[in-house]
Amino acid sequence: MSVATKVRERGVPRPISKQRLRLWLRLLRSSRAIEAQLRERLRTKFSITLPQFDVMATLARNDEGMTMTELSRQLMVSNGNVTGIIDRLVADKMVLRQAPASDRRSFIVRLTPKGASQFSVIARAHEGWIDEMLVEFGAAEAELITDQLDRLVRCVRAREAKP
Amino acid sequence: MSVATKVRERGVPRPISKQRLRLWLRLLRSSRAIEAQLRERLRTKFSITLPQFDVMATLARNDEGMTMTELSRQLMVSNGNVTGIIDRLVADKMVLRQAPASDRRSFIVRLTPKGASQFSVIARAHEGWIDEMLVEFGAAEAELITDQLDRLVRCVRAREAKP
DNA sequence: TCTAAATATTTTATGTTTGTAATATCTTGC
DNA sequence: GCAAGATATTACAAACATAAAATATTTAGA
Repeated sequence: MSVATKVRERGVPRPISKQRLRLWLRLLRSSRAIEAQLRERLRTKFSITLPQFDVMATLARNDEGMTMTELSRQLMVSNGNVTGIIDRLVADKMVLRQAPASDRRSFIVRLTPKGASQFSVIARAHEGWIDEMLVEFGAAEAELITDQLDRLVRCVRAREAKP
Repeated sequence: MSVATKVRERGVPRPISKQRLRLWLRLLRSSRAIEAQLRERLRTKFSITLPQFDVMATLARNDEGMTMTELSRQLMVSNGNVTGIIDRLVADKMVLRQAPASDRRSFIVRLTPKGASQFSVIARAHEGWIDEMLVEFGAAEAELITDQLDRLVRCVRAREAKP
């Protein structure tokens, strides 16, 4: 199914799998480098954690609110997990839980006005930090890499849960 | 300091920072997609966590062992954290702690023979999984992206802890 | 030299996030 | 009404970050 094993002469370990491994390690290192800085700045400047910011960003894109399950799916995070993050955001009065009349099993979670205005401030700062961190990358180049990573995600997802 | 704000006519929000933001979000999504699969497979096939595998990989590259501080620096993980991971690996008899005669403050951590042989098995499977996940990417393309990410990491690191 | 301060290494403590599994509650199909 | 499925929470273990504490080493100064 794969044309991968082509260069393979005289006992040389095939370089393609090593090259792909290097790509993965670099991918990991890149996202960790950025993540570490974001985490640090969110903590010191806004006293918020990265997952809490992720939740607020997702809720900001869904103005009418979402259920916990929708939230956990969009965040790619287990449902049993979102509960705790929401708990803390509720304690901080950034989000609120609403019980919909239709389905009493679920909750609708949404940003409070305070949460929405706070988020827009943080989001602006966040965009600025990224802009600064990636300042060497122009629009065309950033778009090129974005497209390659898009393809990578599709390639990986297509092979998940298969075997 | 930045040439970033160039396209900026008629109140249009500048697209470059948005494009960089997209790049970052895609980077995050890519690494999480791969990470989730690795985590799942390591757990089901080898009953080991991803951080434990990371530690073993680092120790395998340093055959004579390392101190906890060296380990936490190479892993980009806080030192107070490595303790717990090592504790579990020691309990599983995969690594051992040695007290060096030279510096009685520190410990040398290294793989046991069992740990080393177990790691080589897992590492082979790991490389195979990555090879399969990234099968659409050829050597030249993988190398290109690797180089771009290398540059990205350097760009990000150069701006850390500065302001 | 000898004591005290500064430094280095690691662990412990606390809080947050994460995943999996088990549980409680509610809805829906029959 | 009851079984099957959906939804959210709770429980537990691992990982992670930060801060503080414990221990060992080095250095400065009298």
